[in-house]
Amino acid sequence: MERVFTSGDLARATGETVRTVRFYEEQGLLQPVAVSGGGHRRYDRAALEQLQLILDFRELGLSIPDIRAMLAMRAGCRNAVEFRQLLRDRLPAHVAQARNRIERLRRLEAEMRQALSSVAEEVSDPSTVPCPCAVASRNGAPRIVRVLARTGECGGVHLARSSGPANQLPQDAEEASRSHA
Amino acid sequence: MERVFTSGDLARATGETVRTVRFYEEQGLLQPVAVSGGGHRRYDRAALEQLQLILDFRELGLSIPDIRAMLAMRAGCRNAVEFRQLLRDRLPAHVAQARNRIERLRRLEAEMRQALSSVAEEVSDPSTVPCPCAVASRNGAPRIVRVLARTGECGGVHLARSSGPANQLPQDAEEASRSHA
DNA sequence: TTGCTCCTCACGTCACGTGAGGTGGC
DNA sequence: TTGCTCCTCACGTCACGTGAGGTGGC
Repeated sequence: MERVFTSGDLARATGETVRTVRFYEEQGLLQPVAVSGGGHRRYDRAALEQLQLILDFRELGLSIPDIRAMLAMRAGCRNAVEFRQLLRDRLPAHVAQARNRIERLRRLEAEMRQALSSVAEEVSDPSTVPCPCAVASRNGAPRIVRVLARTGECGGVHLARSSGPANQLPQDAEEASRSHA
Repeated sequence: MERVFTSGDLARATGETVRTVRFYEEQGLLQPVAVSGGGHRRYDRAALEQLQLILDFRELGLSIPDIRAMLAMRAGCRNAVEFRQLLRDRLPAHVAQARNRIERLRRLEAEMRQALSSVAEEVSDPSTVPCPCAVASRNGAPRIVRVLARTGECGGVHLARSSGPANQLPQDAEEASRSHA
């Protein structure tokens, strides 16, 4: 009735590797409900749930010792009042941590989407195909476009002239200006 | 006029270590605008912007080679049309990656907040202070509460009885029931 | 019985951390 | 001139990855 899982089942269910499941067991974060004679582990649904929580905590940025401390919370208190108090002591910091990560990722996502729409409305005239630097020097270009368009061998040399060889360092200033005459 | 930064300035501005800044330079992700005789590096505002982008990409989950490939995009194309095409080829996958992380973190944040409010309305009567297991077995308890309340030495033994020693393994079933009589 | 999965070492790797010991620069 | 910051090795660490070689279980 109660479904059991192998370590491979846990790995497939979470998109991780068997090695990761084993590693978490080595680290004391996860225990099989049973181990057969040959060392084959069996897990129950509670273990799968626990593994998913561990992986969410990892995504949040918690270290293995941090997660171990979370999972050991229950062992540190003798009744539900103490347990509740520990939750109220520790969870708010992690909530804040999640908020910070979300905000940062939201900003980056917005920036990438803005970059896509900003380059979409660009260079509609095929007769003018300037150096990528020109894309960066447009005012209002998102940071990601500014940084990516100016990186590489160009090094800012062409920011005013919008030109330049892309795959090799210019030998000197003369060659740099000749290459886009 | 144009402000310059030391590696320590970059570290402080981003909340990272000087070692991390140096590591990114070793990996070819960041170049100082000048290096003094004694090896002291100087960076400009563009380098700071680039470092911030690198760190955002790291938070997104990109590896060093991934980021290197992004920063080398410009070197792979000779004009703005090619550059735009590369952006349109590569950015959407990272946008999706950001969305996935955000969604997962949002779920975890909601779960943690729900856990806090769920334990707040619990055990209002101080005469009934059951085993933490009781908190987990309440129906509607969020996953994080279920997992955390059942982990540890309890091992599900007390799920029906709601009792048990928290800091040591019960020697046998008799001791386990005695310890909470 | 045949594969496919799982096992145990054990070394490798990625992204930095952490001193040790010395020098540079406002 | 005095500190504080920055420098270069170079080894350490954390969270797994990656074979090698062998066994278990529906």
